[in-house]
Amino acid sequence: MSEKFSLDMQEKPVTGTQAIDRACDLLIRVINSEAPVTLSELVSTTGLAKGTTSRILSALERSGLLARSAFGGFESGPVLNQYAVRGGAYTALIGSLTSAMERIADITHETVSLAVTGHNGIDNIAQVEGSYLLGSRNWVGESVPSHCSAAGKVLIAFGGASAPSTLAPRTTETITDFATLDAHIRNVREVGYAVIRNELEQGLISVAIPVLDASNKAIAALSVSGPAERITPGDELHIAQLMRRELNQVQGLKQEGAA
Amino acid sequence: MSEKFSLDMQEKPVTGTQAIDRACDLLIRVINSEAPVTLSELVSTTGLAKGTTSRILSALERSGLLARSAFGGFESGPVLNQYAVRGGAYTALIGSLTSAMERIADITHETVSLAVTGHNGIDNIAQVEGSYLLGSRNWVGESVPSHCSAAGKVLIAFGGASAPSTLAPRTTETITDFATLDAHIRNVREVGYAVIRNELEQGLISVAIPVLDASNKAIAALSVSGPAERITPGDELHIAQLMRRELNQVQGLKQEGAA
DNA sequence: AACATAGGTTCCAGATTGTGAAATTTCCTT
DNA sequence: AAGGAAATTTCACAATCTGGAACCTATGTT
Repeated sequence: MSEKFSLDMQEKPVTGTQAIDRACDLLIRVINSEAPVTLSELVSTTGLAKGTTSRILSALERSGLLARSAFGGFESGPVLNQYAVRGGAYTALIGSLTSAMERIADITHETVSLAVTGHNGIDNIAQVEGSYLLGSRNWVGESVPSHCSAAGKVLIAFGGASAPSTLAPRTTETITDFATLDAHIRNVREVGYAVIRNELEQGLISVAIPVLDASNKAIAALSVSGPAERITPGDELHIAQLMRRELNQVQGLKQEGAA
Repeated sequence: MSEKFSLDMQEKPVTGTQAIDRACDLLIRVINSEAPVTLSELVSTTGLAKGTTSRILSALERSGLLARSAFGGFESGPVLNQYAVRGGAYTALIGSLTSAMERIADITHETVSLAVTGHNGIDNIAQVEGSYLLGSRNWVGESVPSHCSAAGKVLIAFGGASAPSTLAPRTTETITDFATLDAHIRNVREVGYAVIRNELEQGLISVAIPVLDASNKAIAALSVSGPAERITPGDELHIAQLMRRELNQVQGLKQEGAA
């Protein structure tokens, strides 16, 4: 569950923030839940005392981070909703890349995705559908592990993410040892793009390139995904080059990354 | 039964959440700030001890709610950004009303807004521009007081908001005593729509109707705004009726309000 | 109508937990 | 290299949070 590095598994103490840690946990549980969550549900899933949970939730409600839904239960509050309406921190990035993504989708007919390093893996933050029916599922808002996604690999290779502490297999072809992954990453750094073939899901191919900031650190990853039947090994380089070409035409990217 | 906006200014005790209140305050300061905020800035604006502030911010960072920007300073973290990308809680509401708002803007040529009750006043969450040049400013993400906005008045009248504790004047025509406001609100409840003329800003006219849920409680307010030269007192009723007509054609609203 | 149940809030004594001044470390500037 | 600003960690102390139980207050049941 941790996103720490692989080797130094030393237990950090982390003391002096019990109440805040609990509050954050509750807050995140509520905002990541589809439907409003009741106090009792939170009590049973977290194992906290009823009184404690009620007190913390009331504090979060008082601050406007959470709110009580009309039908009972807690949901995200006005402060967070207002933040979301304003667009969050990724707006500028998504805005500047959308047209490039659309052109790439137009040419390849495949789904184009934009991903960044998240709290627990790689987060997909934008997506443009290709014209094929097969393969077009919207995964904006979902996370994938960094070691078995093309976006994750480029983000690792270009300093934008670190490998998970355990390399959990998703398929029989998922890389599960650090030596192999390390070699892969080294190669990605050399060629400038990453590919996964069946490593995340059987039949899913994805090619990704990094979106770099002024200091050549990856701030995001652009990727094209589709089924193995359509994206052959011979296509990979062409797709990477196409993405690179389109990305180079985006103005003001370097500045935005730095800002 | 008219709600009491009276002076029950009971000082609440609110005890047992000092650390959480401080954490919420810091979190909100960071996410409502344009640029990343440094520890020292937060120390001086909040008056908290340096060590305490550092510890709390680290906890918020650990949970993924905040993150450290590459250039130092804190900004919103992956958990919140992912939440924002997913669209927040108002997505369904905005999505179901956008086409109606566009039709209203088409007919009136004026700016159409959607607002909900926020943590500190009335929050504008969506806006469709009219065709006139004058009057089209985007105020999505901003808040206005409930007693001097048309949206605020309908939300108060239909149980979706309460009047502020103090009626701060914005112009010479702002309602500043509770008796007058109460009479106004009563009238709004009767006729079903609210109007402000110069009460928020000189020359600004706004007409609003409530968006009701299954139990006839206002969950949002739809409004048309423009300059006094174009929206005459005689237009108000027509605009309200137009909005009501368009709103009635929106499918599935009642359910969404309840959900 | 009276009762029963579930879900939520408040109370309170007690010690775990958070506090903040100062020391330490980190990192940038001169 | 040295100096300095900014951030983190340390530590003794007591203020703060905790959690069980009592107390509400709706909703459903006999």
